[in-house]
Amino acid sequence: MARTVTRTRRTRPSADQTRERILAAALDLFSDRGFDGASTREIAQRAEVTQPLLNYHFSSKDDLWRAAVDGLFAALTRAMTDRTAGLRGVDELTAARLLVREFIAFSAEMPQLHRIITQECKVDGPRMDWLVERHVRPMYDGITALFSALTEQGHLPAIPPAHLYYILTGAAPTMFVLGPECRRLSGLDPTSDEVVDAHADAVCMFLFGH
Amino acid sequence: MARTVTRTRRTRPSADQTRERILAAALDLFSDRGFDGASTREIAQRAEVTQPLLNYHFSSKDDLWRAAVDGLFAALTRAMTDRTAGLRGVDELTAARLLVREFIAFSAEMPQLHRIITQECKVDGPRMDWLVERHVRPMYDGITALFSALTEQGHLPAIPPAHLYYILTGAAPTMFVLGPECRRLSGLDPTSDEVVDAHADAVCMFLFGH
DNA sequence: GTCTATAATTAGATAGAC
DNA sequence: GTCTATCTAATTATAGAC
Repeated sequence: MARTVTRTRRTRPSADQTRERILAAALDLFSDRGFDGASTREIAQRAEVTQPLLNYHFSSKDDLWRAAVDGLFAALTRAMTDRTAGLRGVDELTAARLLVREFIAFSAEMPQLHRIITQECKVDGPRMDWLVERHVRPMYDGITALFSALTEQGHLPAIPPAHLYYILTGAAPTMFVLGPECRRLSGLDPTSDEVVDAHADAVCMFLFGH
Repeated sequence: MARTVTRTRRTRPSADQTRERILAAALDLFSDRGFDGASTREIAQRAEVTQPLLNYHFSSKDDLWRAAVDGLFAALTRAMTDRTAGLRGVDELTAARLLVREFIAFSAEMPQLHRIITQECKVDGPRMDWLVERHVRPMYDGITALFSALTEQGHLPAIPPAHLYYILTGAAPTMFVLGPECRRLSGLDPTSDEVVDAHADAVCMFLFGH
């Protein structure tokens, strides 16, 4: 039997679509302009709704920000676990290389990730607390555990994991985070597949020596 | 004969000091909150003057931003050329290692540099044009020229200069730019000399292999 | 659910006294 | 030079019609 929706839904069908449009617009503008710089009017305009509707679906600008960030990290987690799923039985070094490449591809497609973290680090307020404890720390713990294993196996130089973490999270996304600058300086298009692949090659060469 | 100021000065002595206080406050707040997020009222408050005085010394918020950024890059240029001055006759590899260490030390002391570039990249407007052409391109040209020479000599892996540039400008300052996050995640103090030195060691290890 | 209208706050800039 | 007072515009959030 096909699954039927028996529970009476409390929201109209149009609302889900509207929420998604608002969330997508919010992510773009929060990451481009920061929390304060992004106005709810402009988010509403990009989502093609009126501004008070944001307060209907998300009770405040702050709640909207949190919902948009949750969606961003959900996409990152999905990309990384999808990649990991195909890696049963593969040695840790190969797995690490593929995860680094996946992280770079994600950073190129969604530079919003690094941009929002950078933005909130500067403000260093309650949104930062929430962001670190809810989303960043699990990522940090997983990456440093993998790096420690690789260092023990001699595949990475003996560098404290925290430094390794910030070398990776700096070297991987900066070309895309500073995309407009990169375009002006080098003439390269940091959104093109060739440049993303070349950057993944470069970072792997840098990290693993080949 | 000691140099005497014979030219009649058009400004009162107090004004220079006031301008400097305003510039320092502006740099801090622009880099922490971005151009839009920083209010001239708050800059004035931190500089211990009233808000209309900013419009007296700098004709607009935009001009104040430019003056603050000029000061920041002047400090960077001074740090790097002071370092270079003592390097006559030293081979290019040693010079590059010392310059990388100097850049990391500067990034740790003045994370405002990378923060302001990141902020303006997101907005990608006329301030970005000004910033790239006036300040960033000379830096980029110098660094990529040095890297190309080192790659030809076999001291660096064969990575295109643009990618090397963004690996360096990502790996070097990110730990300090995301300082508040780093503190929470690792317990390290990214402003301490030990951590800055350890990070310079780590980056040089990856870049030069030792 | 989605709208129009608006309240309450805050922003950057200017006028003018001293 | 530096201040107080104020203008105009833009912000987030709320009230209430449909």
